[in-house]
Amino acid sequence: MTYTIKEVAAKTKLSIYTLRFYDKQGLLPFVARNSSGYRAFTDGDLNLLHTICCLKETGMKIKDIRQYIDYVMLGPASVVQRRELLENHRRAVVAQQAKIAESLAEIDYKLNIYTTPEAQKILAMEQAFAGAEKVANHLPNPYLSVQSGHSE
Amino acid sequence: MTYTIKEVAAKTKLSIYTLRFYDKQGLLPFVARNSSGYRAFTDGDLNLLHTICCLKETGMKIKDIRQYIDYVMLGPASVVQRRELLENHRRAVVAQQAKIAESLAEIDYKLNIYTTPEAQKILAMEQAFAGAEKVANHLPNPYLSVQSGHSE
DNA sequence: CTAAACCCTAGAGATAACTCTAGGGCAAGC
DNA sequence: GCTTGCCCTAGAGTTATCTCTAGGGTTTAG
Repeated sequence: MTYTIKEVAAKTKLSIYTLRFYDKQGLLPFVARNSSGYRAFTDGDLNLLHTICCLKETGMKIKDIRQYIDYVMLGPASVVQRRELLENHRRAVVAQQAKIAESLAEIDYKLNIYTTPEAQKILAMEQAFAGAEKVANHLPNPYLSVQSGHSE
Repeated sequence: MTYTIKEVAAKTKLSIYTLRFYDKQGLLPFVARNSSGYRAFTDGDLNLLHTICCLKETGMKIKDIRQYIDYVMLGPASVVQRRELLENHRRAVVAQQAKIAESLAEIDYKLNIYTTPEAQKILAMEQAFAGAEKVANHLPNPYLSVQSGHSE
């Protein structure tokens, strides 16, 4: 049993265009062609494609994914290189996760202010402060400093 | 006290080019100019720039960051819109974190195989299986199926 | 045997986010 | 007052990753 490019697109949620693009970039050297020149994906191909998606999902560049696939095509002998490549990538991903978590904590801090009942008051104070800093440095104040109009 | 673009670049690890690009994209409407037309960053500006970096770090598009900054420039009245924007973004980031964690788990699974003493044997079996699948479907076998040469 | 729905390639176009160049003004030290 | 090292803008160029178009072959159902 093999799959057409359309079926693979449906399974992977990559577009047909993207699959062909990946092939052009050398990411799919393992996908064979049938007698009409059509790509015929096997289940084993889908496994490897899934790995490619995991690498892409975690931010690996196509050039580096190609390097990994090249190692795979070299067979079991390349296990050391594959391992080194994935370990390096793993470190990068973990570092990236940490940075994202840090930034998310700051976003949550902002959200916390926005969610508080005194949000308007706090923001007004911050804006007044930022504006005063501009004036103290002989700079135009870019904030409109609209006072909170009361109802209507 | 204000900072030149060079000093800000050093502090934020954004390049001078990127800072000017962000300004061109409307991300820095709050940065004032001195009498010579030079950008003069205040500490308050650095705070906002830091928020911009958090949003970028978590994958927000420049267009959406501009929307957020536009809300900030509108003053305290825009608290509801800011909150909604950040909450939407928060959800996207958390979802993205989950996907990355999932992909990383799969990479770790691969790494685990590569690290085991029987790695070569396992990979050889996988490759033989994938090759057999090709042959069973009347397709050329793209794997070199080089046997593990023994030492030297 | 033909129309519809696939498949293919080559290559142009799109999008996002920078990155750099050209040409020119300002500021501080010798 | 002139060189050096900043600063500015406008706009061209780059990189990465798709996304689509044109032109053409294949397969299948009526």
